[in-house]
Amino acid sequence: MRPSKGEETRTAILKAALKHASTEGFEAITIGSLAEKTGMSKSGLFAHFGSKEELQIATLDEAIRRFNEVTTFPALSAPRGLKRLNAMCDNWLLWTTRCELTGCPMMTAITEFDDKPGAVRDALMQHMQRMQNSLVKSIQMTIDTGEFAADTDAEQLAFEFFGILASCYRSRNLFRDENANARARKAFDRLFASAMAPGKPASPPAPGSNPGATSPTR
Amino acid sequence: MRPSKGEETRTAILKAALKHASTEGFEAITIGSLAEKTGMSKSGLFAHFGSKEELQIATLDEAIRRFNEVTTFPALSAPRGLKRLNAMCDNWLLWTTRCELTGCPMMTAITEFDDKPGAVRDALMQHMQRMQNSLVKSIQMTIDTGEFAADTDAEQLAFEFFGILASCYRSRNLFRDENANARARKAFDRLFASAMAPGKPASPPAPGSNPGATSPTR
DNA sequence: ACATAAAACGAACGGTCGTTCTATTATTGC
DNA sequence: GCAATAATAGAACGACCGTTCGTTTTATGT
Repeated sequence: MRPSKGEETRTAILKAALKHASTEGFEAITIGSLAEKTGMSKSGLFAHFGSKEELQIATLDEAIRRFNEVTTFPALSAPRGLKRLNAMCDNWLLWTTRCELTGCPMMTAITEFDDKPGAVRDALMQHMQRMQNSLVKSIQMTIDTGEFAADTDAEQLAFEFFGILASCYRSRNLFRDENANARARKAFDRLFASAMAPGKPASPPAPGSNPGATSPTR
Repeated sequence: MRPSKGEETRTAILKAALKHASTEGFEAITIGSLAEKTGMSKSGLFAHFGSKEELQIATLDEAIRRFNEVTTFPALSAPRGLKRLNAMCDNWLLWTTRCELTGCPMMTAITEFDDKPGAVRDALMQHMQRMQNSLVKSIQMTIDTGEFAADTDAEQLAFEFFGILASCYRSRNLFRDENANARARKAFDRLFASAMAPGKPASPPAPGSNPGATSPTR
């Protein structure tokens, strides 16, 4: 079924909204500026969402959708365990570039709404909890394959995983550090090495050479 | 010399502004709401800064000042090397609480302005660069004392240091995780352990028991 | 092709924004 | 205590905010 006209424009709006949110933040999304950017009238655009809060949530949902599209799903084609985990890392480091975004909308949303009660925060928390859970699951798989030690603290690893990404974004966007991704990759390697089961090869596979690290559908 | 009336109210304004910025962000600071919160008129408050941008920068400066007051300076009373580094960690993890802030204004500023050219971004970048430099210097000292291996990549360590903090704030504020600080402390220990010089004791000192970890002036 | 429904528009609303004036009130140095 | 000066207030500004409403245009199903 071809998407209706309404859905088409809605998608176009969200694309523009996401781009704006990734650099300026979700609170900086204004109906007026977004209408101008999409060549619509304020009221015409507004009708698609009913409120600004709904627009923000829809934009956040779109961010997650796109993220999964270019990061989570492709990584699933790598075999369970360390390889898939490394694919996740590599994809994650590239996802904003692949989606033609400058900043990471999720990181932005977190600092914007982590202490601001409301529907956006609720939606964000659910999304992030889900993301965290799936990451923990991937780590658990790597324990199950015997690559990580049996007593590995998966939650702790996920905690540090996220930190590496946050630091990477800071280096990239604030400091304009060209080596940010390399730094992050090195940090991942060190993190995973510290969890390695004894007797397993500690040397990580060459970055970028993992199956699933690049989107298989393009 | 007693501070003039002007300076007194300016300080009061900045205190309110900082509190607001730490939870709602720097862009969310509005002259009107801030005037109401301090019991002043909009124009009276405005006159202290001349523009909103100047107010934002002043608020950021105040954040750095307070940060150094409760984090950097107290840590200097710990002996150079790993002990001082650990004091920095402990103080950093507590600094928002000590300043009665919920979020970290610096983290907020980074995600808000890392891709938004302007005077605020410039000021922020300078501050963060300075902070990074002093951190790298502390790490270098720990190499010089022989506690960290000679081939330790100080910049890389600083990169990961920041990530741990970022992750900690997320767990604290978004997930309301009571164990966030413990997680962060564990991550610091792991990070430092991986840099330890061979033959040195790998077990870290008990957290919170370092000199300089608590402010000596109160 | 035509009736019906969906989508987009334009104008207007009450509010708040940052900022600019001028006037008034406090504070300061002598 | 009295000028000089700094600090604050008040009113107003144009611009933009999110939102509502009635109308007009456009797409859809038959």
